[in-house]
Formats: sequence, structure tokens, C-alpha cells
Amino acid sequence: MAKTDTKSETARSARAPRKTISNAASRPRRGAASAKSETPYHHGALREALLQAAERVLERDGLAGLTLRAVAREAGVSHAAPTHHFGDLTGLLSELAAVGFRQFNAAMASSCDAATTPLEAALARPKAYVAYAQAHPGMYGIMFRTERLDYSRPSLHEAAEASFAGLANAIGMMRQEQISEDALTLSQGAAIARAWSMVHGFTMLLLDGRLKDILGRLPEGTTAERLLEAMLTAPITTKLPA
Amino acid sequence: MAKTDTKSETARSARAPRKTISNAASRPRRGAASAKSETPYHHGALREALLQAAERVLERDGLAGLTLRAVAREAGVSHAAPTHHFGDLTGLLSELAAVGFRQFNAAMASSCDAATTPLEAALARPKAYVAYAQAHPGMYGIMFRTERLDYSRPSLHEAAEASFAGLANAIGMMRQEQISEDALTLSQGAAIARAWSMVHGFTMLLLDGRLKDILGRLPEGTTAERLLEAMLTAPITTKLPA
DNA sequence: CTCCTTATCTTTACATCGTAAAGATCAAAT
DNA sequence: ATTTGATCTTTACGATGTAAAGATAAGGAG
Repeated sequence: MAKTDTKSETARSARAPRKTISNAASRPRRGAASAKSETPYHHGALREALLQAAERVLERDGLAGLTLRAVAREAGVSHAAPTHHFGDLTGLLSELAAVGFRQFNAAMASSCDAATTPLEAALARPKAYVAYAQAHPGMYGIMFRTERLDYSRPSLHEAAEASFAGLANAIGMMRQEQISEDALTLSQGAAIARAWSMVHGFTMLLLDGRLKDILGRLPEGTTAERLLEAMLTAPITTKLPA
Repeated sequence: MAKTDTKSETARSARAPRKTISNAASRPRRGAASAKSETPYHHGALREALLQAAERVLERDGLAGLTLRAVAREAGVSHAAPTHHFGDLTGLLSELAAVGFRQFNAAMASSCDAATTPLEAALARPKAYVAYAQAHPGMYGIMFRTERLDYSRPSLHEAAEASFAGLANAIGMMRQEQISEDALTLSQGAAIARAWSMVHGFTMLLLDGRLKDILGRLPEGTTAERLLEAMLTAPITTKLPA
């Protein structure tokens, strides 16, 4: 009684037929559906499909549109299917964030490899950092804006750890010293924290549109990338008066 | 049919009697309630009361617990009352963010005033920035993490603008040059963007617990404040190898 | 090959949320 | 005194996260 969950929540009506990984492909259906239905009950690789669907929803509808039910809809399964694979929304967001961190790390690594001069090498990483965030603001939001992330999940922990390690390593290269695994000098820690804070803060402010004021008052046609470059390379004039 | 909105949503049962600003205090009630009820139909200053209730909810339950209905509950009014004063959730969050920015600006200003030496003066502002965020992480989240803010609201626009102006002004003082209203050199813009990015990024990473790794590997007992200080004062050794 | 177990996916249900719309109440102006 | 407009409540609806139970298929044991 009382028609809750109003109507076509499943959305399995007219979808592209999904491929089943199972070896017995296109097995006979037993359900009430007639001979036309090509959507098997078991998906075969739902987990990956859901993550890809989530990425699509995120790019299309932004962070606010990324819901469990929307992802299920996009993947063409029932709204409760994601729960089985990720536990809850936090689980899905965490796994998606892990995907994002891996993309993010790969983008920075390949950008660093492409550098030729020392100056390029020094700027390649932060530039790639900001470029990734600008190209995938939704992903960056999942990674750094959301509060619902579970870092006890191995995949997320590892991917985020790798990101940090890459940063620490880059700082070590620039300072021409080895960064130890278990101990840091204050100077080293400060250098790492400064680099990370600067780039992360810049990215956040940029994505939130809070740098528009500054960019608008700068010489005609100054891009965010140019501002970042100036930020990173300019001598610290009058940093402290004594 | 179908008992929606299950039960006691109003929560006006046993609350502390609210004071009415209206001049005709404790006027006779006409409703079905007997002579005991001291809750007038018109609150008198609901808008302010809602903002204070929101602040309380935010501190108690965090960003995730701050909902329109929770705020209404905390204020002891019906769940739809906030809508009349703020339009929607974005409106409430925006006005609350404006309150936060004003607190924030006041904290930084008073901290700067208390400084005596030049070095103190230079560090007072960023330290107060981080200290405010640590003391009011929920508020800071409303101001800088939420995507639902409407900067076209004058109160928010002004408060945020004042915050930026204070920053730009402080940078101008340090560089001993006047920061123009309508034009900036790249060097000036870079200095402002760097200062803001660094402190904002540091704060975000700190609140998100992402600096725990670094802090844990630093010499015993190094606080976040000490790390910030080192970050801001340390010479830029080997910033760029050429 | 058949039966049973288990993982996967669907259905159903429910509390909560934001929001809209209409009704109730009251202060103040006419 | 009546009306008007602002303030607050009631009622309602669609959407979401999540739990629980049912349906379906895959794989192993006999």
C-alpha cells in the first residue's frame, strides 16, 4: 500500500545491452521477460562499471549530483546495487577518490618526465597539479573537498600515500638531499608543507573562483598558470623586514 | 492518507520560553493551548535566533549535521520557518558564512593589533588565520569548503571582500608599497596569491588531517603552529637551481 | 548430472532532507 | 474596526541513504 519509490527506479528498460564476462554468454533467460531482454541478472563486472558510471555522473552533474542512486541509474542497475559493492556512499566516494589519486599521480609523473631544463622540472609538477584540478574539478573535489572519505581503505590510503611520497621526493631532489622515511628536520618539513600548501591552496582558491579578483586586476591576459609560475619563482622580496 | 512527516516535527513541546522583542510582552494566547504555553506565534527576532542556532548545531554536529530542519529544531520553530528568512539552504549557509567571515576578520585584526615587534606583526595574521580555523573548523568549512554559497548576497560579499582587503593590505605593508584598488603588478599579485594560498592550503591540509604524517616525523613535540612559522620564515633554500 | 551454498542483484520499506503551497496568526496601517 | 502584509505552521511531495528480505545465477560437492 502507498506507492513509495514512485516509479521506474530501475531504469533497466531501454539500455545498451551489457556484456557479461561469464563464459556462458547469452544464456537462456528464465524470467518473465520475453526473448528480447538482453540484460542479465548478474552484471559480471558491476564494481568497475559503477566506478566508471560515477566518474561520468561526476563530470556531468558535479559533486552535488553524485549520489548512490544516480550512479546506479547511470549504470542501469537497481538503486541498491552499489551498496553491495561499496558498503555505503563513503565507500563509493573513497574508491572513486582512489581512482582520482591514481590519475592525478600519473599526470604529474608524466609531466615531470617530459621536462628538459631544471626550471621546467621544478615547475612541471605544480603546473600538472593545477592542470589536473582544472581539467577534473569534480574529481579534485572528491579528493580534497569531501569530508566523507575513509582513508582506512587500502586502495585510497595507498594512492594518497603515493601522491605525498612523490611530493616529498620532488622536494628532496630540489634540496639535493635524501628525505628519510621516518624522520624529518624542521626545515625539510617546512619545505614540504610549504610546497604542498601553496599549490593546494592556490588550486582551491582558483576552483572556487576566489582568485578572479586578483586575476582581473593583473596585466591584461595574465592566466592562472602564469600567476602560479610567478608565485613559485618570484624572489621573496621583503618577506620579513628583519 | 499515509502518515507522512511522522510525528513531533515541531518540537515546541518543552523548550525554554523565548523572549519576545515585541513591546506587548506575554500577551494572552488564543490558541488551543491552555494557560501554560509561553511560546508566541511570532518570534520577534527569529532571523538572528536561527543564525545562532545554526552556529550551535554546526559546533555540535559538524557540517553534515547542519540542515535546515535541524536548525529549526534547535531554535524551537517549525521546520519551514527558516525558509521564510533565508529563502533556501544556500541562503542560510551564506548568511552564516558572512557571520563567520566577520568573526574571522575580527580575530585577525585584534591579533595584529597586539603585535609589538615587526616579526610578530608579520606572523600574527597567518597565525590568527590558522588559529581561528582550528577553533571553529565547522565555520571554516562553511566559508571555504561548501559549494553552496551565494556571493551575490551583500552581507557575504562584503565580509569576504573585507577579508581579502585585509590580506592585500598586509602584503602591501610588508612590501612597503601601496596596493592599488584597480591594478596590480604581477609581482604584487603573486605575493598576495602566495600568502593566501599558503595559509589557506596549510589550514585545509591541517584540518583534513593530512599534515599528521609530516608532524609525526618532525622533532618531538613540534606543533602545527611551529611548522607554520617555519614555513613562513625559513629562507627559500634551493628554491630554483638557477 | 543434481543439489546445495554463496555471491550478486532487485524489491520493498522507512526515516530524513529540501522545498513548495496553503493556511493560521498577529502587528501595524488605514 | 477593518484590512493588509509579514511571520510562522501544516501539509505534502520527490529525492536520498540505508536496511532487510527476496530473487537469481555461478560454482562446488555429492
